[in-house]
Amino acid sequence: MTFNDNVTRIALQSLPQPDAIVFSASVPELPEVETIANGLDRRVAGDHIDSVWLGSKPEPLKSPAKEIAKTLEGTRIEKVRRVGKHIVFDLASGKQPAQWIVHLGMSGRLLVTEASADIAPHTHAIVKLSSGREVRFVDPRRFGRLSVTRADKNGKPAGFTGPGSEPLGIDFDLFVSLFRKRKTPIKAALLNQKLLHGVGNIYADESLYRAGIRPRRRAGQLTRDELKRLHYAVQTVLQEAIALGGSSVSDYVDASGEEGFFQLQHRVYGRTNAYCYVCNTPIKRIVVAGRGTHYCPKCQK
DNA sequence: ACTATGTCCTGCGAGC
DNA sequence: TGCTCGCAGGACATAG
Repeated sequence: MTFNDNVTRIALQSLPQPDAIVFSASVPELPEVETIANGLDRRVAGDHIDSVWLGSKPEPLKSPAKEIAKTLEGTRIEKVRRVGKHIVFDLASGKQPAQWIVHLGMSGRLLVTEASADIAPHTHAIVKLSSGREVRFVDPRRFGRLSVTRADKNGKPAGFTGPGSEPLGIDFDLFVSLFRKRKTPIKAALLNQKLLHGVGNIYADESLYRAGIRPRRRAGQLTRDELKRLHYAVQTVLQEAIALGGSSVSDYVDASGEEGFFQLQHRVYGRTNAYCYVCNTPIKRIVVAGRGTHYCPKCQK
């Protein structure tokens, strides 16, 4: 069993401590971040931020520590939502509206805990709430990033919109234009957050499988019919995953303490040498854009 | 302007 | 059993 095959299993592990709810996913992509953001919104929207502690490790901080603390402290959390793979906390205060932006990277977790709960290793930020609870950011691998947005010089609120287009709801003409004339493999284009944001390695592979397109095909060479299938596949695969609460590998828990079960629906990702559900051909694993890439050599052209 | 590749970082599993 | 080593990933930097 390779590392990747882990995603085909449901990991049975202990539920979170009663005084802490953990919001995390291994390799969080759009559906996982959506589920996590919704869960956070249900638990902390309306609460106020009293103070912020930031750790000494600089990597997770995209904005200066002072600016993050200053921006968050004294605000009310209006809404927690997803933009691309980012979790956005919309903040209101007497002054300008602001936002706290969290990217979970590979191993980032957000915890909502009682203040008395033990502090986990690799805790990089603690946000103290008026309710007495805390939102904690924990990230062993430190690929996650924290930043803030504030009003610009002209007083216009800086609204975080993400690096690219939202895959859910993008119309077909815009979808087509993203890939026009691109020589890069379609898999690499799907991973490029400046084009579509939110699609990562798992859902890129699953989308291409459903669309019947090989991952190394040049993006700009795809026919209109193939792009039509891909457009449909990307949206349905993401929507199905959201409906199931995302893909869980180890300790992904949503607001109600339930795990995501989309990993049971993976048809190619992590199924190297396993048989294609449609044609029984062994699933191949190659490397595209430096990422493990899984496809069916018979179903995908 | 676009594309390809290397880097970061830790935990896990394979293999000796 | 216990160790070392290689690999997994998203975003960004850098080079071509």
